[in-house]
Amino acid sequence: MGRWKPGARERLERAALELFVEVGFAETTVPHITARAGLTTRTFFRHFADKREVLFARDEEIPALIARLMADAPASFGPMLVIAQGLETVAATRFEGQLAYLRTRRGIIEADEGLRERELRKLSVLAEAIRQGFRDRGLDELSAVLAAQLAVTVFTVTLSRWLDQNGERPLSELVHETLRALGSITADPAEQPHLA
Amino acid sequence: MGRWKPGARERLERAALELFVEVGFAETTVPHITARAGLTTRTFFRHFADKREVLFARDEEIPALIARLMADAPASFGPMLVIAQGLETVAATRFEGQLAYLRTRRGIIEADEGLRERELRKLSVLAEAIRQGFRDRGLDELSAVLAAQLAVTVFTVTLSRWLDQNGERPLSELVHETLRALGSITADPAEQPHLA
DNA sequence: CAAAATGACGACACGTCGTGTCATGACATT
DNA sequence: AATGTCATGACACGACGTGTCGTCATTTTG
Repeated sequence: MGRWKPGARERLERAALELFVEVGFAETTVPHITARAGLTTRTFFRHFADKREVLFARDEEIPALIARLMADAPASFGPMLVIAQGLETVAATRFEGQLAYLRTRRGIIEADEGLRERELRKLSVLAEAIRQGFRDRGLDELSAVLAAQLAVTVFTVTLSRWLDQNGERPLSELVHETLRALGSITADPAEQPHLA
Repeated sequence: MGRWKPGARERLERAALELFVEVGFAETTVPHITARAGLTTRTFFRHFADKREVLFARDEEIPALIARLMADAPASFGPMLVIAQGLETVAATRFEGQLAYLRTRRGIIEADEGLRERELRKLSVLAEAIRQGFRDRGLDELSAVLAAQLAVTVFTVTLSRWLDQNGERPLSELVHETLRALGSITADPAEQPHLA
């Protein structure tokens, strides 16, 4: 056999997640993780840029997936339809069946300021990918930025509600519920009321 | 006079901003900042939770300001109108006249991953305050979350465009431009097209 | 007026984070 | 068999952020 046991990265991720649940994220040190995984501290940082990244490494390829999805959507689809359809596809392929993991992960992230920051940064990267997707679909810059932010908002709100309800209601139903509520809000005129 | 020169916090902030511009955020160390301010490292962390916080301390009271603004808005105003009016007020009182500072600050933040993360976290806190404001105005939870995210999106997009154009166009004009674009996007139906 | 409480800061120690650098040994290539 | 590549170990190090205690001026209190 080799000099080292294989699957170093996987062992690191598993050890880290276990410790985050057992003793909390902040209380878990990198040496603690690597000790459990049978590796050294230096090796940890070769696989993950920092301690937080363990919880986000899995989502690395999502922006690329989104880009493909948006490029494949019919050219006749407007922004909201692209969002609705794209979100349902992502939900079906990446969330369904991951309920337990996603709830555990959310619990860890919500309990730590630094993790919340990193999560928001990842969503920002996602938004940038979506923005570029809309640009490629011909939208002007302002509309593309807004549509991308809308997409991320619908995404996070819907996912959050799905987890809240323990996955009891189907994701597609929640997506449309969110989109309907969004429509109601923006249907409200932003100009001064004439009766004022 | 006292044992120490007054205005320790102000001196720290000024020294930090100067150094961020001169040598970059990551390259600036806290001892470097405190040396220029004539203080010790420990004192820095008594005034700012961490190095990044220097760039965000000024915005500390914005969520409270927003809460007041939303409570004072006429009950007849719908969400979009509250957003439009509130954003114009905040813009007029906190951004006008700060163009140079805000552009410098943006440059520093955009150049550093960690600062981007912190900025997003601050916007998240802002969104939470706005969400609560909408709840207090009687909106249901889903609508309040969505409206709050919309408000933050309109806020950041508009401010970004204002800075891009060096403040040449009035903020109120840009606010309405953003809101019009948002309306165009959401007017697009999210349901399957009937002709499909 | 004197004594005690308060509050800002200095000084010091410490653990963790994250990186740079070099050595090592397994595997693949030729 | 020689060589290159790559993952890891081993070690050092600067920076970050915190705990703790002492100091001294200001404020409060009796």
